[in-house]
Amino acid sequence: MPEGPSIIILKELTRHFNGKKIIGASGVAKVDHDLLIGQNVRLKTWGKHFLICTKKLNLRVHLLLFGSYSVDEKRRAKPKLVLEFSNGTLYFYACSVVELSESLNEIYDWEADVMSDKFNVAKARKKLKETPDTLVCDALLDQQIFSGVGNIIKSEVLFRVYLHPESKLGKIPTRTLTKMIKETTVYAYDFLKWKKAGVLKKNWEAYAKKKCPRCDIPLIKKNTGKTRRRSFFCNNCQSKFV
DNA sequence: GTGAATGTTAACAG
DNA sequence: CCTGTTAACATTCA
Repeated sequence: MPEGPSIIILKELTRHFNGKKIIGASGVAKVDHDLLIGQNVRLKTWGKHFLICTKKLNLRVHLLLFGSYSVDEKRRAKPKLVLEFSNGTLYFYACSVVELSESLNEIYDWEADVMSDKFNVAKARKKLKETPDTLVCDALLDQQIFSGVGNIIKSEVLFRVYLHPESKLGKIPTRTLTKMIKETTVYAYDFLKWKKAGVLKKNWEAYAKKKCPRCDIPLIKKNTGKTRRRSFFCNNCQSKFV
């Protein structure tokens, strides 16, 4: 469920709680419910992070791999966090909920969020240039560089720009790197559009696919890089820079 | 029933 | 101290 675009959908679905007062807070996550009650919230996102901001306390909800949420619909499972407002209730399940002690600007580089219009291409390129030995498959999953990118976006972007996941950053031509960075935000918004329309899977070209749609030969499925996360790629049309 | 998956972090070993 | 490995968490689907 949760790559950056899915968190944008969450933010949009909870838009009507923005500025509203928390009238009830509960759940099994270790957070100070008393500090939350009575506070007005502002809901923000940074990549895969969903941020519940109040004057007294900021919460970070991360859905990890299996997390889920619901609005106004109580489920059987024990919620990690429940926030009640006068106009509805927000539930989070099986996720990580953390109280942030630092101010948001100390923790988050807003220009790294691929779902933000503040995303800074030149800054991302500069970060990539700093670690020439890093493989591009690992770099795309680095949340400090591409906040919000997950394993699906990784494989799809690399396929779109004809780049092998095991390419070394330092060996990739700068214009290819720039194209990749730009394509990351383009694909992230395609992901968002397709996810909303319920046609995300249908539009995958590489992720979880058996055959290269361009070359019509079998795609490679391999756990790549330090992250050992699976990548789907075509050995024929995706260039490997080593 | 089994295993793997859109993720991250803490604990531990060397 | 730094790096790499493993485990843990928890849900759904093929």
